[in-house]
Amino acid sequence: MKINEEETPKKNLNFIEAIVDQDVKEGKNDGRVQTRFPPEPNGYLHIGHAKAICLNFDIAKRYGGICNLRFDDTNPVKEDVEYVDSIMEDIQWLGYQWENVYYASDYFQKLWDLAIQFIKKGLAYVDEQSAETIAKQKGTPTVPGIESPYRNRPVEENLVLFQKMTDGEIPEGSMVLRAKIDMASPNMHFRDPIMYRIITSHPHHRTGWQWKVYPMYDFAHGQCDYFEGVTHSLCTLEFEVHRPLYDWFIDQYQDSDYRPRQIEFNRLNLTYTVMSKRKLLQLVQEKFVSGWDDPRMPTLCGLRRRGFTPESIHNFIDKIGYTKFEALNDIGLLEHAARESLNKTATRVNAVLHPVKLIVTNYQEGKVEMMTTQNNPEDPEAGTREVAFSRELFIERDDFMENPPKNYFRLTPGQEVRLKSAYIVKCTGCKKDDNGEIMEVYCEYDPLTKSGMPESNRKVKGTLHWVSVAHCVDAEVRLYDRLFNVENPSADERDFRELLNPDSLQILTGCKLENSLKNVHPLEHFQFQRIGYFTVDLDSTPNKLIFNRTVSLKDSWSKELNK
RNA sequence: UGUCUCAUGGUGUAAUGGUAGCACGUCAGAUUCUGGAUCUGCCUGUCUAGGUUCGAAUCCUAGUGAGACAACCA
Repeated sequence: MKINEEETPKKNLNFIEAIVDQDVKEGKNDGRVQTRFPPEPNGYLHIGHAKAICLNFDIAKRYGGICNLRFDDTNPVKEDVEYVDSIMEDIQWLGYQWENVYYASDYFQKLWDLAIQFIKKGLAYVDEQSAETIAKQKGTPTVPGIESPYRNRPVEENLVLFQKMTDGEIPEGSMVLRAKIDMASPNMHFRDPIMYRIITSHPHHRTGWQWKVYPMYDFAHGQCDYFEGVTHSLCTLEFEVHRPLYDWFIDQYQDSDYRPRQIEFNRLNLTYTVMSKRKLLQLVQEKFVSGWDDPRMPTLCGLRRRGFTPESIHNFIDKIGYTKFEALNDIGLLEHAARESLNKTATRVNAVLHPVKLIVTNYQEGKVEMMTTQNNPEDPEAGTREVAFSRELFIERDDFMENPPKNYFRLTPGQEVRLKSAYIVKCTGCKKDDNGEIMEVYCEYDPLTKSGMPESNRKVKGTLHWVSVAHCVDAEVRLYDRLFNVENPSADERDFRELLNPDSLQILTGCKLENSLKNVHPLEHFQFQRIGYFTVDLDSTPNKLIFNRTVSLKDSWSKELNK
């Protein structure tokens, strides 16, 4: 077995990698490493799933093993092909390719045969009590359960009844197959867990109406791992209590030493958002967001539409790590990872979100100069482009103040600023309407200070972005903020819908963008200079440009203002 | 009055009995044709009490606190 160490030469192993490392060194499973990502196709993948995806695929890669995709599709009531497709798309977007696609439904016959074997061995019985009765008899974590009156039914009778369940002769909900283990077990999962239930009302997205009985997750999941030869079964902390049950099921019939080794790690929690599929579904269904891919959602399709790169997701997940401590991760770290990724790659462009006219009064009317500007100062290879400069420009409204606070480096009467890639200008005044609203700002340029000329090295404190009135294009810009107002919505007693941030989406129209942005494609990334990182929305067209703010640039001026 | 798991700066995570480190964040400074980026420096931590040991974040015991488990969900 060759260990692929090149990528992470000195990195400390996380506790899971350390276990796998040890197993490989000891020659367990002949040094073979096989993992899997096992989603249920009942919702869209979110950033928490990405954490599991990266772990499973990266570990397989590191040890020259394989990682499969397996859909745990044992509940036809909730599942749909729509989700199968989106799950595959999102995994590939992250840059991973599975070795095989499997479905728990591939094993329905095998699992059913096993169930028969369990019945014959006296390890399973058909219970015909109601769900409520069964739940009551379970007891509580501190009070032992009581046994079902059907628990000691003869094997023959169980066989006949289970066959009838299978043949669709028994109404949904009226009988289940239960494992006969221990109603007094301190582990609730051992109190005669249900192995099979009847579902006749819904077709399965793959097997149609073929099956009338479906295995429960606990009976299916661990054994699917076992059937497939999974060596390391990585899952989140809440399945810790299930592990002994998975082992018990396999113990009842296995004859080799091989057993998937389950290792649990902490799930990903993010501040100011929710991660539960149920709540995310509610946000979509109740129209609090525009859909699963709303840029405010922590779903992978939402993050993608917001403008996060796969690299930013990987960087973030590397930073948070894998432990057994249930942590709450600062969403600021995800934003940092996005800036880190986009800073290296995003083309710098000029976009004025809240425009106000700036007239260069001593600049010749009708004259147009093409100014050369860098596409990305972080990446010389990105080259340069030309932007048009003229007498009438748009600048940001808050880049001019008549009576500025201390340390204001922008336009104010008498003060000089640099217009990025163009001239140094001196503010001479402004025109206001009857309400005192600024209509136009005036300045004079110094012809000797054009970018690249010797005089241009003169020190001025502020540099402003701008677009030429005659050479710009209108766009809609959507500014996104955190979805929730409280740091940890899941820990709040109030209904999570009351905690939503009403200002999580702000739509700006009439924004002025430099002409080079006329022909952009959805999901292209840009940095609007001095503002933030933006991506072209999926609904953007050449006739109606729409940009989404991924994340703002760090802003030390707003900090200064808050002092 | 159960079983299982966890506890290191504000947050997340390393240190595998031998100098408590890293990242984010904060604050300060340098630099800058983005108040961005970059660079430098500062800040803040081993839950408590015993024990083992030359030496404990690490091992043991007991507390304290937190989480998971009682769906015909996964």
